[in-house]
Amino acid sequence: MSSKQEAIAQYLSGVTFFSCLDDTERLDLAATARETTKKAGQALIHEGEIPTYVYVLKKGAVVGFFLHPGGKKSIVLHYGPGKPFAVEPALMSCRLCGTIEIAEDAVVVALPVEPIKKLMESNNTFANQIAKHAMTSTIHLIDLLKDSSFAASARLSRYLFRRALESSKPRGEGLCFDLGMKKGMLADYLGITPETLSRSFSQLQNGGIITVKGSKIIVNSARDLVRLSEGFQEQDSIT
Amino acid sequence: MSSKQEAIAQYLSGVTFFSCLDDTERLDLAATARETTKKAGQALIHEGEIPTYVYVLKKGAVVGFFLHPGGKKSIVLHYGPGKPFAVEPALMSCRLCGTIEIAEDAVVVALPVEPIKKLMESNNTFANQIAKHAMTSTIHLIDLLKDSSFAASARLSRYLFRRALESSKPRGEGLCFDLGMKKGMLADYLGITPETLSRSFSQLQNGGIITVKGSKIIVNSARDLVRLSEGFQEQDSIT
DNA sequence: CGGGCCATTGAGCTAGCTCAAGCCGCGTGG
DNA sequence: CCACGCGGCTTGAGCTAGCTCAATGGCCCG
Repeated sequence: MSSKQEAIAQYLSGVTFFSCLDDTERLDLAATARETTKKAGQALIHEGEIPTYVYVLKKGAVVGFFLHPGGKKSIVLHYGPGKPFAVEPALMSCRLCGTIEIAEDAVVVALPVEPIKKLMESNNTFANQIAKHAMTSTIHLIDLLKDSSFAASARLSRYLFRRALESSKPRGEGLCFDLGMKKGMLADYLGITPETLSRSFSQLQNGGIITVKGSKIIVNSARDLVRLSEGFQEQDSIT
Repeated sequence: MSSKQEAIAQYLSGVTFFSCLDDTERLDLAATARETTKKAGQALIHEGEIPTYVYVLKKGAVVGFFLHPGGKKSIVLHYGPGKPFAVEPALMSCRLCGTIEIAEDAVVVALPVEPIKKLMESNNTFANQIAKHAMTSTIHLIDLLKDSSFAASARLSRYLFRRALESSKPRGEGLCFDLGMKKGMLADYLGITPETLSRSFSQLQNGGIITVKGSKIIVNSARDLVRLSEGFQEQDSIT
């Protein structure tokens, strides 16, 4: 039994997805796993491939995107460490309809499909875990679909509101938090261009709803932010 | 034991989702079920509610949509008979982020969540079935997300191409099939306006790629249809 | 002090939306 | 048999959000 195998098993025990396996199952699974390091920009799975592994990151980040003719990417999925990905297409033997690429230098653990399928059949708790994972993805995707049906400024408002809820500190009258990424990144994440993002920010700031200082955001009126994030226009202050 | 209960159990046995239950389990589940008829236009679950039932249609159709201020609906999901819906939010006790509404007069079977959760824990095959269902939804949603990132005419081409593959008959040089719905419906389904749909049809017809005769479509050049459905513009015949 | 890298700002352009007419086919009543 | 009306498609004419392209303005770091 290699120490590498044990290290992987050890890591897997900390990942919710695999937490319900017992030690033996986890060690067996780890024995079939492969750990690799990948550089940012490398493609992990190409469009149209059927993934033969389920992946988890130990470190780094990956994105899933669709490539349009002309080279434009629309990024739809972001995964950080501890979040398994490619689960559904791998288990369902289904072609990937986009590409998965390393976004930041990453340590990738690849787990072959077959042992996982067997575990699903033999371990009911694990099967339930997988079901839960897939259902969470579904809900997340519907959210995403909803988000993308909103206008750019509403999408930004939604994002800011969520962030304000989860990670802000009171600051004077308002709530203050740090974007934690470059605005260009955020634009990507929201699926809009940096220019549009910048304009949306100015709009919110001119309306007095937020104050932008570099990457620090102060939310002055969470109330208005919610209104906007529901897709109402600012001047809809009638009734 | 009522005959109604047996009728529902009988029906459920024909639904893939429940096919792996044994007769006793199915009867028990049917005992808790409620069958109702609903008129088109009625809302079944409102935005923000946590569904307490998993639903299957015996008849009719439902749609899931997001409501935007101004009353515009964007329809994202369509379910016909035999397809369970509201599964994920119900089992995960999660607020619905859109509204589910009856699209055509329907007979709805509602199954309370608790017994289903219990079955997932006691019946491993069923747990796997749920996982499979959820993973299929995930894959479907990603497809949808991809579709919606394409331009209107590409989206139409994708749709026509799929339909041509699955339900067409050779006809002269090309493949012929019937839309099977009004063009207004199709526009809704594709998430575009009837006007844009009409213009896209004319475009394809002028390009000689398809011939439209009422609701009959003849695909003259499947090759070009694929090219377009990948998002390439027609005049991209350079290279 | 100069050189990058973001971010912002301005100026077009385009796809798809809305609004408003026409048009076609079909059922209904005279 | 024809006139009428109605629903659904098509067509035309603007309008708008968000894109691209290009120029400018900080800001940080050597």
